[in-house]
Amino acid sequence: MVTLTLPDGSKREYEGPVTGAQVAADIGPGLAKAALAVKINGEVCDLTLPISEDSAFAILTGKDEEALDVLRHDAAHIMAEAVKELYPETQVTIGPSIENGFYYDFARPEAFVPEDLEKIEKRMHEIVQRNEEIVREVWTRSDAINFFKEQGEHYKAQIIESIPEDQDITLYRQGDFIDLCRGPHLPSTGKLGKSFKLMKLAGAYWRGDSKNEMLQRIYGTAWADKKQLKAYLHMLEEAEKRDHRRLAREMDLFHFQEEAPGAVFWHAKGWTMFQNLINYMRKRQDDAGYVEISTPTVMDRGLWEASGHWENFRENMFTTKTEDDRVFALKPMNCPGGILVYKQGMTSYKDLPRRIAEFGKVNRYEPSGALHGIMRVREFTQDDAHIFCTTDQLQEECETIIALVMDIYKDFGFEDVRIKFADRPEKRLGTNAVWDVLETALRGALDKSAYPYSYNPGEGAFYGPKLEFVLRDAIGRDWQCGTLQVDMNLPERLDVHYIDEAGEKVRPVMLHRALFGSLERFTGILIEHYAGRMPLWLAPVQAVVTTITSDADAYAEEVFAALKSAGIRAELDVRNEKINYKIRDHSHKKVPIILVVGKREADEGKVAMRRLGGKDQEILALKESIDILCAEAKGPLAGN
RNA sequence: GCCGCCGUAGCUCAGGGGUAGAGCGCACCAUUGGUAAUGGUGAGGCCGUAAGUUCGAUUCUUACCGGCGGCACCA
Repeated sequence: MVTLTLPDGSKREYEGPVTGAQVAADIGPGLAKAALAVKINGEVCDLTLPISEDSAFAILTGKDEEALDVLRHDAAHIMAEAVKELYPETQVTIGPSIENGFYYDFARPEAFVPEDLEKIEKRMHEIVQRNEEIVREVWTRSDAINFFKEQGEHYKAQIIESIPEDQDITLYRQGDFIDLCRGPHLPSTGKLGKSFKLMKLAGAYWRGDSKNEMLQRIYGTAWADKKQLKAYLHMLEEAEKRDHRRLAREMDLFHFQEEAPGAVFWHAKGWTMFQNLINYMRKRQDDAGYVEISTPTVMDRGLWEASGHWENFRENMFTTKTEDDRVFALKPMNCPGGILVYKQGMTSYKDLPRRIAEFGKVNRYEPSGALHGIMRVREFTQDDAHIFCTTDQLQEECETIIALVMDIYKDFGFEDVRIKFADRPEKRLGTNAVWDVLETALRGALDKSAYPYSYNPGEGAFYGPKLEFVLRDAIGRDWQCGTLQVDMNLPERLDVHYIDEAGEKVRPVMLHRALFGSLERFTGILIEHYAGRMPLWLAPVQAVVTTITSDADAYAEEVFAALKSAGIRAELDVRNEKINYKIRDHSHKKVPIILVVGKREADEGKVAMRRLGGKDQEILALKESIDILCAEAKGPLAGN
């Protein structure tokens, strides 16, 4: 007797072993059709797997994310089958399900071209039509290796060789196609249905290692029904509309050009946003007990050798040689400069912690393929700071910074922030004993902060472990923004000290932290986050004054002047165009407030205030409208 | 850096071995219109750069530069 307990607590009893498919059919034909997989004692399994013990049991359909996972994995297999049928010389490697879809990596001498995707997709539909049964088989290790080697599938053979000895080797057979796979899978190819689409071609390294050969990856998306697929494709279109590169053009924020790959040409409007962010951070840092400095961009090679950058960061550094053969480097980080400022004069233990901030522009030679709009550039500005403190103060300083960064992100509407803890990398300075101290302190502060975090082994900076604060952008990409690093190595290398109570020289600990991280990247994330519709305090142009007819020009000038003198970033538009045209124009440019004035407003000393995207307008006395704008324009610093 | 794709007017894009076209934008003229496109006229291009093939290259080939999508790398 097998007793299955369903999610609603009801029980079903069977004489002997039973499959999920049978149970679904018993419950109803609709469910039998919709069933994609089952969950037995919390584990997702094949519908065809015989269940012979009492279990917690659930049927998964297209509504369950876990079933979609199975479906997408099947889509990957079906794509591989299609590719093998069309291009038999191709070797298949790995093909997992991913968020929203799947991919499969292929090894093939010729490159796939975009037209191939259409053919493959067509063949996939045929395979779905054939409704091939998908059968799970357990093979011996040697049989499986020999089989794949005979088939010329050397990557598969290699994967099997790396599977731990104690694990079963399972293969899934569908039609003539057999693939190594852990499963689970759908019972037949027909279950995939029609709601999938191949999306793009890309290169990917075998086993994710750039030392290995490059494979050809095909990405696809797959869903339980047409509606889901359509919604996803629509979401992609919407995401594209808020791409910061596109909005930057429409809003006249910045541009790039060949003469300076990976470096931003800020236009006046973009620069206003950038400066607004700096002003905001300057205020927050001032409140938090920081001072602000500025250090040179170009500094002698000797400094970088002393700091360890020459040894550990050389490939990312721009260097320059002057007429007298002296070698300089453009700073890729602000820390050595900050340390040199700290070292001027004597620091007493009474002065610690010393919190020294710098909006430092750094240059890093990033790999060309990494560049991405304003999010990933070769020249960027960090809201950097270096905090020198005693070991006793270390953990508390870390806690304060974690609290500060989270509070700052909240001001921009980012509530969902992921924290990653990264420890010692292979290429590093200092002894293991020092790293032990640093990692313990940083982790301690993190634990105390009670924010959940994930572990990023071996990803620390070369001088110390770090926390990374990660925000997710509109298109679902994750961006590392803030970072907090603790460091005893650079103070050692550059001989930093303070004088303790006994009058002895003591080595301080150093914290490196950036909260926005890169001002450039943070600006980009905000543009996408707000889809260009910046909150008033950040908007480059806060209000446009415009006229219905030229009768109101003189009054519009008055309104404009009043706004300017109240500190509002305003523009005046008295072009001889229809009001519809002007509204549309400024709406496209994402101006938050349009103040329309006609003869009526001019006569009565009023304005018609219209908000971006709004349907109607409010008629207000000029003074009142200015009060509203001024109050709103203060932004999150309003309380100060 | 690696794989694939792309580079034509300010923007979005069409075209194609005989030195180019649209829409939007811009300028000018007319129009003074109450909340997301008024009409007309006109100016704008060394067809990314360099070599090669050719009588002739923006078009074909190659290399380089830059961009896009991934991978790898990272704030």
